[in-house]
Amino acid sequence: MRRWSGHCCRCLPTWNARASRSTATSSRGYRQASRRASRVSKNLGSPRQLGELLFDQLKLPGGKRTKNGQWETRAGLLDDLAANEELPEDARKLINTMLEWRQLSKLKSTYTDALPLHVNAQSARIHTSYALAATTTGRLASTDPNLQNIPVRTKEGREIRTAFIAEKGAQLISADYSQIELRVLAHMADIPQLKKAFADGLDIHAMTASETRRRAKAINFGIIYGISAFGLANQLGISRQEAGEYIATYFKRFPGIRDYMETTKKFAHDHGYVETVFGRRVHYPEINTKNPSMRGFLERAAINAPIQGSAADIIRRAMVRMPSALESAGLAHTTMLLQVHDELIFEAREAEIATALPLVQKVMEQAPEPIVKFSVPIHVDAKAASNWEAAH
DNA sequence: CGAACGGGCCAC
DNA sequence: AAACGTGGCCCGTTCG
Repeated sequence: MRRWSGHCCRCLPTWNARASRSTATSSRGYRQASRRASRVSKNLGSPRQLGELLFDQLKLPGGKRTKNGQWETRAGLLDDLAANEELPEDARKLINTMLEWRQLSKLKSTYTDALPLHVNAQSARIHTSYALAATTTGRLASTDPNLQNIPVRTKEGREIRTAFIAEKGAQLISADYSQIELRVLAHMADIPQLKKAFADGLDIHAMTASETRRRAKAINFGIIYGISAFGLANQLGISRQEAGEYIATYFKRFPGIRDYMETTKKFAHDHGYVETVFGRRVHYPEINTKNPSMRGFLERAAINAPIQGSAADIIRRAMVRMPSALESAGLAHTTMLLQVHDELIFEAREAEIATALPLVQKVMEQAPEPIVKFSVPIHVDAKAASNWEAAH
């Protein structure tokens, strides 16, 4: 039984039809037009055909194959290709056009076209379903539609967020845990330098910075995910050796993290499970497999699970307490709408916003108590605005 | 025709 | 051998 049967989440704000109306050409139309205009007859929307054009016909350098023998055409790879000044201008231009087309067609097909089809006729809102026991770590999963992956990274993507609006006379509140997984790590692994940094309100990403903020962030996340020099090198486009030096520097700066990861790994091998900070178990019965790649994969998952799982426990505790907390505070017109892993979204009548903001912040920040007293501060940022993009 | 799968990519 | 964790959805392709 994967799905929590019966109910969807509470209502989502109304979909803003104005913002969601698309004026773009249909993808089919675009492809037909580009096929006519091209000397080679290809559907470049198909990764296979794009790969064949770039690497079989045009013989561009740097081609890699996927495990099934297809040419890889990931954005990261195409980025590198287009950056190569040795390549013919028209090839680079084609690649950049394809990257742009990929980005826009992704947004159109997955969000702009699809989301309006989910608007409920009665409520005039989009309702998602949350699966409560679908992930190994204890996170929720959102489906039909997934409202936990609404774009935010790019300017064009954020346009989609602006379409999630509050009722007239109300606003949306977005309240999100600040760097919750790094704080969980600092607490669970008991890293003095990391705990002090959070206690002092320092910017961890800036602190990690051996070079740029982008690299610092990648390392911080990499640590949580069970990093390897290879993976970090891949992501940052640096040499394996350089990546290895970053990791070594990180481990030196925060002594105890490497030990913690090794201890967690050993615990997983000895017991076949790991635990969140609240004692909830995440089982890895196959972790002692002799298959090296599977073993490595399970080890990284087992290192990540207590961190990701503890953060999932914390926000669940906040969610369980939230309705009664709102009611006790007399906030009858403030409603919890959505959960996005480290963020809760509410709709609140304007008259209630000033009270709701500090209340939801408090419930979220105190969620570990009284079971666990965190040795680092848990911090929540909360903000109200008329649409999701502005509130975030 | 639908199911299953791979590739790709959106989020945290 | 793979190489950074957790998910879900879309498209193209293949298969029955």
